[in-house]
Order: sequence, then C-alpha cells, then structure tokens
Amino acid sequence: MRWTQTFIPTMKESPEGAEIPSHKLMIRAGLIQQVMAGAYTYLPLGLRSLKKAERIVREEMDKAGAVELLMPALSPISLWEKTGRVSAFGNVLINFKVNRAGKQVHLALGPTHEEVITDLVSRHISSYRQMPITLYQVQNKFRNEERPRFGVLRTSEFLMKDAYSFDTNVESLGRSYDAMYDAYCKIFTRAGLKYLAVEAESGPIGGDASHEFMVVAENGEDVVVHCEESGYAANLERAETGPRGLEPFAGEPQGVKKVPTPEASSIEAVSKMLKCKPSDMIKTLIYMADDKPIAVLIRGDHEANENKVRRAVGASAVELAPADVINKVTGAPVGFAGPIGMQEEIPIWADFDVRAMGNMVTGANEGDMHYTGVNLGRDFSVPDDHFADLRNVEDGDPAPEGKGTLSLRHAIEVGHVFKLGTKYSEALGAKFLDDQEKQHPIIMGCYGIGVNRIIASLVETSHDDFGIIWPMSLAPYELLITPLNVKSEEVMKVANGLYDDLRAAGVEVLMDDRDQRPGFKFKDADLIGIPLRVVVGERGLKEGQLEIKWRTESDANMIPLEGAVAKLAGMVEEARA
RNA sequence: CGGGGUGUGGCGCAGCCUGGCUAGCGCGUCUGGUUUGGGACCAGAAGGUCGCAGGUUCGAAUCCUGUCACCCCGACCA
Repeated sequence: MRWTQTFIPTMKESPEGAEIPSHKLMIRAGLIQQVMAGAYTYLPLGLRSLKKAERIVREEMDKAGAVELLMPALSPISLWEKTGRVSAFGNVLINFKVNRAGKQVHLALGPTHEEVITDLVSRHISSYRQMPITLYQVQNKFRNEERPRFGVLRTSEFLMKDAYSFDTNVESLGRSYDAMYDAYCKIFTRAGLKYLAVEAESGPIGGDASHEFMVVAENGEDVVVHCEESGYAANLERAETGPRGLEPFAGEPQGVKKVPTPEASSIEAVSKMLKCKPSDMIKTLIYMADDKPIAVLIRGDHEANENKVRRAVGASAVELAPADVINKVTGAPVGFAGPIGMQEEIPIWADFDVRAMGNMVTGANEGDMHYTGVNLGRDFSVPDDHFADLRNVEDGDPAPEGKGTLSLRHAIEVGHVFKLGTKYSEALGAKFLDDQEKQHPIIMGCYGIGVNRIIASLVETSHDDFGIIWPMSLAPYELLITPLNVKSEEVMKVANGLYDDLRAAGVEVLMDDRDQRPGFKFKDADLIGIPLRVVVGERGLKEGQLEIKWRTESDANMIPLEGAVAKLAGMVEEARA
C-alpha cells in the first residue's frame, strides 16, 4: 500500500482525553478514532492489526478442533429470561423494544452467547455420539459498561472470540478445556504478548476449573498475584498465601479499656483518633453466610476476601450483612462491631494473622466506642478450626507450595477459560441420551478472548518514547519503504521496484511516498512502528546500497541493492515465526 | 451510581477570576517560493453558532441557572 493512497491520520499530539500509552499511541498512530465513550472506529491501519489478531485466533482455534459459526448480536429477551441473566446482567445488558407489525418485540444485544448457542445445541444435539464438540465465533459483543475507559481496553462494543464446548462427562470436559487452554497459550505467544495464565474463581464445577490469561501492565484493571520462584499465579480473588510463619504475640498484655471514638467508624478514622496503627486494629465484619450471620475478624490493614470466607465457612453464598442485621447482632451501628460482648451469639471466624496480634483495638459493640488492649484467649476466643486464610494476598506474602514470595501486579485480562457445567444446558433444556438410554444435561465450557485487547495490551506493553513497536505477527504492515526524496527519479525508480518485488515475494509492504522531509517521515515511521524499515536515499544509492533498520534496534545497517529483495523477504519470513 | 475535572477552527492550548476594540497562539490545511537524512523556512490565505438552552446586562467565551458530552478516581463488571 502506498501511504498517499490510504488513510493514516497520524498526530503529533495526543488528544486531551487519552491518558494511558496504548490509548494515546493508538490514536496518534491513526489506528482508531473515538465515536463516543466506549465506541471506536478502527481506521485502516488499526483494522489490519485487528484482523491479524483475529486470524491468529482463528488458526489456533481451528487447529484445536473448534468449529466456527456466527451468531447474531440480536436475540430475543426471552432467552435471557430463561437463564435469569436479565437481572444478573442488569443495566449491562443492552435491550430495547421495537415495533413489528403493530406488536412490540423485546430484543437484547448479546453481551456473550451462552444462551444463543445452548439454544442452538439443544435443537440439534441429542446423542452422546454427537459430542464432544467445540463451537466458536468471532463477533461483536455489547455491554453497557457503567464506565468505559482506557481507550479500547474497556468499551461497550468489542470484538470477542467466544467458544463453547459440549461434553458428555467431566473427564471429557477436562480434555476440551485443556485443548482450549493450550490454544490460548499459542495464540498469546504468537501475538508477542507476555502473559500469565492465572487461576481464577472456579464456580460450580470447583477444582482447577477456570483460568484467566493476563498481560502484566501497569495500567491493567485487574490485579494478579504472582510468584517468580514457583511460577504460582492467580487472581486476587483466588490467590492463597503459604504458611505465614507468624510468631505469637510476645508483648506485655494490657488491660481492656473502653474509649470513646465519636463518629469514627472506619479503621482510618479510629487509628487517627486513637493514634494506633491499622495493623493493631481488628476489623469485625458481619457476613450473611447462607442467610445466617457470622462474624469475621481481619487485621485492620488487611482486606477480607469473600470467596475465601465462603469456602472456609462452607456456605454456598456469602455477602456483607445489611445495616439492620448488624445493629441487631452487635447492638451497635455499623462501624463499631467487635468480638467482645455482641448482642447475639454468632459463629466467629478469624484470619490467621489475628492469632499473632496483641493489645488490639476493636469495636465495643456500642455506638462511638472502641476497646483497646484486647487480647485473644483472655478477652475473646476463636475456635482453632475457625482460623483460616480469609484475606486478600498482600505484596510480599509467602507463596503457596512453600517457596518464594508473592507479588501483586496490575494486568489486562485478554482471555478466560471456564468450566461452566450444566447451568445453561439445564436452563435451556440441552440434553442428550447416553449409551444406557439415560438423559443428562450437556456439560459445557466457555472460552473467551477479547480480540481488541490483544492489540491494546500489545501496544500498552510494547512501545518506546517514539511510538509503537509491533511484533511481525500483529504489525499492520511488515515492512516500510521510505524513499527520502520522492522527486528524485532515481530514488523512486528503486523504491517502486522494491515495492513491487517485495509484494510479489509475499511481503506486506507500506511505502511512504508522501512528499515530506525525511525527518517528518522517520517520526511517523517510529510512531506507527512497522517492524522493518528500508530507506531509499540518494546517498546510499551512489554506493548501490539500501539502509535497513529494525524498529526494535537503534542502529541502521546498509545492505547492497543487489539481492535486497530476497534478503528482505527472508528477514521478514524469519521474523514471522 | 458517588467524588473530581474539562468542553474555545481538524489537534493541542491561552483568554474566563475582575463582562467591553475585529476571540488569540502553536501544530495541521491551502497557494506561491526557497529547502530536502530525524516533525524546515519565508510570504499570503481559508477555517469558529466559544458544547447546548435559558437568564442577568446597554453589552456575555467571561456572571447565573439548567442541560448534554467527554476524561480521571472510586463502586460495579457474566
């Protein structure tokens, strides 16, 4: 493609709204243009990269045995009512009514496609002989995000590859899942992304049933927990700590004192008022565990993890208790709960760290009052088997498997694989007969990749002060020819020849044939980040030479014009990997 | 949904507090010329309902009210 014949609106400055590198660079390099919050046009250059990401995804899905189809974005709201996801999605589900032949039809724009595909499968698959099968599509999804942000990283319309597996038993699901997991690893590797496959919350199937594929990036919205030494990686919801090696409290125990703390209902306010450290305080959280109240004690500077609480308690659902329940159970308004002298006897659970605390500050179960000098065992007790890992991992915690320490990092979620089980097949009647003529719900898995995020996270993690640094696999063009002086007949003769011959050799070539000064073109070349740059200049031509430079390197090299096409095509070929 | 911020030619901004000449600057665009190895220079030109609506005033980009949009932090996120 010749630059003058396509549409690459590069910019020297980034627009006011853009803050993070990927957003700024994608706009400046002329990849995208915002239409509204959370909706972007892909300009020719951006579209080429997006298509390349799509192609990698398709190739690996096909290799893994998945079969492509295409479902519509539109679907009847009734399908979403059957699975209860109208309310589960709430405001996120974009839905509306249209008039058809005098009747109102209620439609939804698909935020994902479990309903539509399960409905499809329920109509055509009824025998164990038809499985396993994995179906996938690459299609636009719609989610009314409460707050779209970070350019193309979080949008209300986005391109997703979603795959769904259908199996007759859990072992077979495991194989389908592993095939997708492996395909994902290949996809992200080919895309040049440095990713982590992290354990995620597993849901109904339990066990090792969900992984998120995360690209570590400062501006990522998610937090992953990673241990370099052991390779352990999990998301914050899921991550566990190893044995914490806590020493029991060795200080001199003080007496319990009740002190007034007017209006101070937060850890921060109380610690300021009483001049104590948050790590000497106890957070007493009242949860509803399957509708029964329990108290959970967490060190003041830590954060409770509801999933861990749920697992420790053995409940199927856990949520923070509403204010009226807290009043009733503790006898105090929210913010003054403590383990000593609650109104009602309820089970008390505590995080491991509480064991090592002494002379603690806790709520006094009375408005505007706290206790100081509280000690475990003497003033309140927690049964041994009620101590557990109940909090979020903190940076520097010991890793599980007894080796190394955990660090927290921000990351961008680019993919998710998940063992669904029978939730949708049961709700939508997708059943099959086994070889014993017994009917069962089909066992499903779902596998998503945010295609736009492949591009955005690549740019986010692969750039320098001058612009984007594309890997060959995602670059909008593989090679850029920069004729320095388009008015020179000799230069253009060579440049045009190279252009034609390289294209004939199967290289994706962009030629900057604009009548601009060299410096101007070099800046744009760095900005759009084409991997290999070939400069055709009068100076080099005098020696029969061309200048070539990789975007990743700072120095250029001269190669003879003679045989340059074969050499360049070979270099590109090799870098495609 | 809570908190904060911003809307002024295509892009980046100044002017607003303290109302008053023809709304200004840089980049970009167009014309002519000189240039040509890291975002050139000179001369000239085009391009604006100052987000929108209402109000105050002799007079509003500027003050007031409402509204819309966008951005950031937080909450939410199958």
